[in-house]
Amino acid sequence: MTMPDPVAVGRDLTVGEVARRSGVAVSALHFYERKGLIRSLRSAGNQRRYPREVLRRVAVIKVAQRVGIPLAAIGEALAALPEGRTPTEEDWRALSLMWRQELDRRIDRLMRLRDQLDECIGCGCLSVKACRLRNPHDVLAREGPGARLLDPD
Amino acid sequence: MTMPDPVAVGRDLTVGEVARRSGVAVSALHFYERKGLIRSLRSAGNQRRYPREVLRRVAVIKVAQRVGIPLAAIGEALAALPEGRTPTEEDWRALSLMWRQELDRRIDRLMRLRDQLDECIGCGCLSVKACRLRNPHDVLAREGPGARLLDPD
DNA sequence: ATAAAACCTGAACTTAGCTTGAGGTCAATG
DNA sequence: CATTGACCTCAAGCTAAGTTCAGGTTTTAT
Repeated sequence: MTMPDPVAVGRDLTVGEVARRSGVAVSALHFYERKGLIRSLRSAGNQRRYPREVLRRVAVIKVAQRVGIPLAAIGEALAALPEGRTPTEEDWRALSLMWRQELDRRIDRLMRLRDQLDECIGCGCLSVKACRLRNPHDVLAREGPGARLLDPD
Repeated sequence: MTMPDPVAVGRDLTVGEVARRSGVAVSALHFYERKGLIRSLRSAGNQRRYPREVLRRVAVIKVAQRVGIPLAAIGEALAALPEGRTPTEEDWRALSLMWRQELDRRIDRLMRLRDQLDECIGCGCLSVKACRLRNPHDVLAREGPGARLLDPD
């Protein structure tokens, strides 16, 4: 009978190991734990021990961060999973679709801004009257009625 | 002979007036001044008095901020103008082109990220091997040679 | 058995871009 | 001429996402 290697198989990870393998600093892992984004078991001597899943969880956190989702929101999304489990493939699909939409919105916003900026570069209108880049509190707002060109975000 | 209305014509503005007309809080104007982005003259009683140009200057600052340029960089760009003058139309063209390029880069980055995310939603690979979203410190980096898929930025 | 490496907690520090508060002065109005 | 409202300075506080430090404990390797 083949015995599984007792050392290499499914051993829990120390915080240093998770740091090395995830590319996240130990201090950041502590921080995530304080914020409730990850959890750890403790060894007899009170050191953190992580099940391997934590790597997946941290990977999800990092992706969401790259998309620009604040940690607090990531935490909420993860906490909303049944029993706070680490995302399954199904969960991941839902989360990433949600974050993808957020990404779309951000791209959209920047592209609209770019268009406005282009108008403005062409016309030099920053100095003049009806610049869509200038905000509603400006001259326009006090110079009588007419189109306001409000552009909330 | 028509005399210009002595009140309404070219009077300098108080900080409150600038705040109302620019949509920027008084405290923020103070802050910009400390950071060297705007300057003020002082009244006999040590209150700030702004030439009207300041509105243009603040408008430029706000646009740059919307593009995502850090205040410090905005300050440098403004300071680089001859004698720290308020941007002329020519200056504005140069500045806005510069910032437009930065905007392009940011949009580009986000779109590449979106593509990667799309791949990853499709394949669910976050959990598996060769996900372009996962960083180089991860599993891949330690599991032998082969494509590294490094993706700096 | 001991030394080095890794780990623990809690508190303070960091950057950006402001806001808020305290304590006091200036300016416009009735 | 007295009362507001606007203004002044300086210091401290805020949020996000961590990092750094001090002082002490645990694990691992020799």
